Amino acid sequence: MKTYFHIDLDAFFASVEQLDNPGWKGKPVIVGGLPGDRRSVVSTASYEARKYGVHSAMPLSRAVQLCPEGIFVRGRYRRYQELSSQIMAIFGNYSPDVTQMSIDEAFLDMTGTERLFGKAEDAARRIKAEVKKQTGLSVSIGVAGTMYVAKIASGLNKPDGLTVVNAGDETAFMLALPLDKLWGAGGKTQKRLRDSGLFTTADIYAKSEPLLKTMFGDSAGSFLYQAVRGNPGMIFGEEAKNHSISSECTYDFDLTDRYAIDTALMELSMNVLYRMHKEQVKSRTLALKIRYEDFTTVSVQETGDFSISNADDMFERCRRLFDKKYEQGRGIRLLGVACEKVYDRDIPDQKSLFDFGNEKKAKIEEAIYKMQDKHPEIKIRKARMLGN
DNA sequence: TCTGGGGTCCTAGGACCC
DNA sequence: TCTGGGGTCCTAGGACCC
Repeated sequence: MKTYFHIDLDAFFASVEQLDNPGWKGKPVIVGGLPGDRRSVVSTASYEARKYGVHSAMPLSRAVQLCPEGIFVRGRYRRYQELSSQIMAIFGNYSPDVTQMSIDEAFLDMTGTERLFGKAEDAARRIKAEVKKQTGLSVSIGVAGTMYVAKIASGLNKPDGLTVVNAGDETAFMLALPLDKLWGAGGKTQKRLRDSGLFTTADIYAKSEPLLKTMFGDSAGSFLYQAVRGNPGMIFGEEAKNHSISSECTYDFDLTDRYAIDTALMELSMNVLYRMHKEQVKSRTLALKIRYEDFTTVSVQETGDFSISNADDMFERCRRLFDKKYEQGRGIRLLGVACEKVYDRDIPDQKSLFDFGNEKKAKIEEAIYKMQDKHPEIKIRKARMLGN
């Protein structure tokens, strides 16, 4: 039997602000934006702010209404990252197998650490005390024989919580759990479950897997079947095979002007390209997202024969996708650019392996791209024409 | 009240190939 | 003339998570 800890930092961003601004302790702190910021949402609310009904993802304007005396801040992500790294390092002292899930949570495989740290509950208390001592922050820990149950358990007694589910009790734990705490079933699925007459985890437990698959599809059906049993097979933190890199921006005021749109596309392209460069990856698939003023969202993507090679190339592809999808005259509240399925920069483009004509063309373009770095006045268009 | 930004995974349909 | 079945890749949209 395995032992997993899931550790969650309590109201992380807001807690860091209270830590660095001692006068804010015990007060409602809301991270996400300043009152008056347009189109912002709450990133994290301190527990004091939550008493007013403020919560993550809520429009900031709503939060201001609910909690006018709240302390509003935009957020200092470098500082949060710094503390996060410090805390993850502490976790590393307790387990050789730490899987960080996000900036504020991680799984620890604690199997076989009893001789070093005593029973799970004692080890959990030690970790909590050490994080508190070293950083002044509190964490909540869930202990269970599966990652899935540990994850849910850590959320039950926040903040500063410790919830232990003993080996063998996973299914009983799940059957006692309110349905809305079922991780992985969000708002839409919750409604579908209710509409199907399933109101508790026990209701789901009573259905066969084939029936659940028929009702909710193969994947969701199988997930629900496993989840209410404590989901022993579920694995978190596996190496993702289809990595993507994206940048998007919601604009304070809707864009309609073509020059402003082009500038925005260029800026997003540069962000993505820079991060691809840092990760030493490339991509053949470019995706564009447009959110109109009425919040309807559309997307287009295109996979080319060659990977995206430079900023101008990327910008050209962006513009082409934009022209293909944009409905003239509609205001744009958000634009997003993404490179999907990125792969290692050193892997040669597949097509060029089989098509020497293309390989040659790619080399010519590559040379021109290099030249262009030195002489920005040479346009990419010319590279295209050369290839033909 | 009016809805962020960064991701992952799933589905369904179409194209194309054997 | 009518037509199977499987596999892979691609696209658009949607659900979900932190």
